[in-house]
Amino acid sequence: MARYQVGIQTEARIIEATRGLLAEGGMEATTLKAICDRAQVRSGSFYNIFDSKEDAIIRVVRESIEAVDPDPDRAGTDTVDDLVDAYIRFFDEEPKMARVYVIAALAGDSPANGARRRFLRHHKRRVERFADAMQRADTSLTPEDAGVQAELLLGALDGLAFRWALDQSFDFPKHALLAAERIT
Amino acid sequence: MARYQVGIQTEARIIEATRGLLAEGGMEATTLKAICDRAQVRSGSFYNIFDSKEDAIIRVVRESIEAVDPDPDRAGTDTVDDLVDAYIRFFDEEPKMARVYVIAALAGDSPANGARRRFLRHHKRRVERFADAMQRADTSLTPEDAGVQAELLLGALDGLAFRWALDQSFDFPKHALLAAERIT
DNA sequence: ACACAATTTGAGTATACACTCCAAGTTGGA
DNA sequence: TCCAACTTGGAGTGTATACTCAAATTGTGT
Repeated sequence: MARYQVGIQTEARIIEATRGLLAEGGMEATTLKAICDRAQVRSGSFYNIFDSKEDAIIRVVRESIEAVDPDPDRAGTDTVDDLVDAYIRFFDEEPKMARVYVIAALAGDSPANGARRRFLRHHKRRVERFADAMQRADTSLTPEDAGVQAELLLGALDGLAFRWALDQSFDFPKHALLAAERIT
Repeated sequence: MARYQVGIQTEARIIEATRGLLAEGGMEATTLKAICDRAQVRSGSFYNIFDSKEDAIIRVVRESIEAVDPDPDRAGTDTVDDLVDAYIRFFDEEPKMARVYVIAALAGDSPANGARRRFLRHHKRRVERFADAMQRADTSLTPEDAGVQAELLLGALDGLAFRWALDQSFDFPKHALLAAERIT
């Protein structure tokens, strides 16, 4: 039999609660009790839908990582500016998800370790994407140089994003744009 | 009465065990049991010396943050190159401490939250230091521009350091030097 | 060698956590 | 309307954690 509407809504409430807790307090704050309290659900319901707490966290983290992707279809036509804009827009439009994205990569817990590997894999794909765009813009660039330059730019963007996660009064878009200007 | 030698040695063993665990496995791996096992000490001895686990962690983190400082005496004569070199050298010479430095800033646990505030405070001081050095090198630079530029460079360095903490095969010194070349 | 403070021991406490179980309630297709 | 599948409540389980304490042992100045 198909799933009931009420169950689907419960699942959505749990996901939303998990995202909020992760964004606001990181892994530390994201206990089962906190998730259930915020989602107005008892632990039995949680485990009726998810196999483990880690499951719910991974779902949220995966969503946040996918949300940063400017070109999920791999058209391969995006410019460096497009990619940088997408990165900046993500922090502007989805600050909660963006915080999860940063925190997930940083946390030391075992669920987040999975998230960490995921982050690294995603990072490497993104470096390739940036490098490709850089080569398209400047055909005299060697693949090696493009790779290094892409690591530089993404490193700077990640560092500034991390700075923002630490202190949200930091003007991330402004600094990110300046970094992109210098590293291209 | 003064402290006994044996007590001082025990304290040193505990600190060293804590640093190793933090560097290798982050907050997650740094349990009281793990610390005591590695330091060959029973929990009673631990609490004879430290008021709490957090105390020991804070000590280690503080040390690691101070270790990155190129000019503890605030002579104010260091160049941007000096500051960048000190940052890079720290990762080269004290990778274990460097990992603690990065992890401490990132972890979400409550002891590390203290470490996080500490990291941010330290970061702001360092931005000022970089900005001063930049103005000394280029007197036409306005204080605002120097501040922004310092945030850019430190953001890039932190981002690349974070990248290294995630994957230690990453060539941090090379990328850090390139970032410093472009952002000055 | 003595006194006594510093240190160590290790079993014990309290607490928080993720997770289980199943009886009772609800949903929605036939 | 019926009823099987789905969902829920909430007490309960097992485990890991940080931390305590009183008694035993060890180190050090005299």
